[in-house]
Amino acid sequence: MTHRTVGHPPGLPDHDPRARVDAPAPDCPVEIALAALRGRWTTLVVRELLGGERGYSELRRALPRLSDKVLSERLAQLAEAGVVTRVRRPGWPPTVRYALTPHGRRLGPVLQALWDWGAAAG
Amino acid sequence: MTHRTVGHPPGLPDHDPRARVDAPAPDCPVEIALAALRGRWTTLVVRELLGGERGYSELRRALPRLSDKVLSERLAQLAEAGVVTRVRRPGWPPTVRYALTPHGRRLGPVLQALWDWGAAAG
DNA sequence: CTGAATCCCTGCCGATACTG
DNA sequence: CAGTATCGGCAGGGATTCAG
Repeated sequence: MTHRTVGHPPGLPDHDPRARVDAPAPDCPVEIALAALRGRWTTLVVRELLGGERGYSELRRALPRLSDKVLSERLAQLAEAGVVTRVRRPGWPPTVRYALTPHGRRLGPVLQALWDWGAAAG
Repeated sequence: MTHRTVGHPPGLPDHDPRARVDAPAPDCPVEIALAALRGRWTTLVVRELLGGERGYSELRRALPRLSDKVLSERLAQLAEAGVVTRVRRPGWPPTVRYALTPHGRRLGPVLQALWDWGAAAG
C-alpha cells in the first residue's frame, strides 16, 4: 500500500504520487519492501546471507526444516526482488553461490528497525 | 524468525536468546513486527491512524474498497498487537474512536525504513 | 549437487447478509 | 453506527518425487 508517515519528522514529500492512495498498490515502496520479505522463512534466508555468501546446501544445513521447494521459491523471489544474486560455478559437481546484492545488504537496517520495534515492550 | 544482523554496525548483542534459531519462531522480534503488519490493508490502516484518531466510518470512507469484515479483522489484529486502542463513547448513536498507542506511533520509523528501501532503485 | 514438478491441505480475503 | 456470520475462491506452504 502507499504511505505517508504523516506527522513524523522528517517525513517524505507529499508530492510522491505513490502516496495518498486508498487501496493496496503494488508500486508503493512499502508494498515493495513487504513483498520482498513476504512469506515464511524469507527473513531467515536473508539473515543467513547477511553473514556472507552461501551455497544451496549450506543454506539447507543452516535451516534444516526448510524444504527444497520453499528454499527454491524464496531464492527465486529474492532474486526477482533484486536482493540476491545467483552465480553458477562451472565444473563438477555443479555448485551455486548465493550472495546479497548491495540493495539486499541495505535490508540490514530494515530488519534492524523491525527487530527494534518487535523487541520493545508492547 | 529470529535474526542477527550480522556484520551491520552497531548490531544487536548476540546473547539475545531470540537470535540464532534455525526456524521461524513467533517470539522473534522480527516475526512479531511482521505479524503486526501482516495482511492486506494493514499498513494503510496504520498510515491513516498516523494522521490522528479516527472513527470506524472515517476509516471506511478513507479506504472505500476495504470491506467491513477485513477492517474489523485488522483493527482487532492491531489492537491485539498493542498498536491501536479502541474507545467506545457512550450515547447515541454509538461511536468508537481508534487511535495509535505510543507503541503504535513508533511504527512510523519502521514504515519509513520500509518506504526508503522500497523506493531505492533495485 | 541443485533444483523443478506435483499433490494436497490450510488459511486468507472478498462478497453478501444480518445484528445490537 | 459499528460491527459479526457465513460461504467460496485462491494462493501459500509442506512432503514427496523427478530431473539436469
